[in-house]
Amino acid sequence: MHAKSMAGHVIRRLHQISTHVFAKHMGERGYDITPVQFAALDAIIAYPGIDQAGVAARIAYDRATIGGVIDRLEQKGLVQRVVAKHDRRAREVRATKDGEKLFADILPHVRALQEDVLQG
Amino acid sequence: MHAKSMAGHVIRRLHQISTHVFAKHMGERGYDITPVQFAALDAIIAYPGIDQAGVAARIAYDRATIGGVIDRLEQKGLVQRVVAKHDRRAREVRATKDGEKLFADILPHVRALQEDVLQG
DNA sequence: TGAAAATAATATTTATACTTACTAATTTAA
DNA sequence: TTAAATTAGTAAGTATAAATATTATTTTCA
Repeated sequence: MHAKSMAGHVIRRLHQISTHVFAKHMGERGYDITPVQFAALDAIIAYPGIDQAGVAARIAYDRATIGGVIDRLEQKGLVQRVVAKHDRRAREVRATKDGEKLFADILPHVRALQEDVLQG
Repeated sequence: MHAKSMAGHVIRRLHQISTHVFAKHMGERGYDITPVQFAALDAIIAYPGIDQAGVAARIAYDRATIGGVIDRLEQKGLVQRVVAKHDRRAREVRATKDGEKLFADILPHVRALQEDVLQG
């Protein structure tokens, strides 16, 4: 049995195809957002004021990775970070108007994409 | 519908769990190899003298990523690279004795792992 | 044959992804 | 109540993963 036929390999290929289809779809429509950034934005919009650890737990990432993802969302002006009053270690994250607009714009595309991904 | 329930997210989680199970299993047994390095080593052993582009095509990666993977396999002394006589652009890659031994040692573990991964 | 196209590998840049270590702040418990 | 444990975020290091550009070489074709 070669690696090709192994579960891990098949799963990796699926993941590869899935992210590629997402990137292609978004790129063609002029949206600059990755699957992980979309997932994080989704969690932030669903729970305004959630902290980074909360986002990480919600979409199953470690804190370090989410820190970078939110850095990039902030650089694009899609979210804002504010030190939490009740706990100065934490940063409350909220979507900006631009972030909410982008999310609303791409949500239908992402939904339509489900079929494409499952096709692959 | 939230990102959580989307195909891409589920696939990403699967991939995450699969690589985690692999890393944990290998780490516990004292083997220093990642899933991708294993897949590359498998292709190299199956096709001794294959070039990097061949490895990339065989396990569905781009050449740039495979270059790094083979760098690390070479650093660990598991494979060797030689400039191909028939085409000086290409590097023929072969497993060393250590590479063959490691592959033979871990193959049964990887096979056993299939069940664990599918469990997750 | 000799210029153009194609190919193999590398380098650079961007984005995940995880581990370990660190700092700052908060909670817990003796 | 204060020392110990925990928690939030960041930093550094390693490993994918892909896009783009560059270099060296080979192939093709006019």
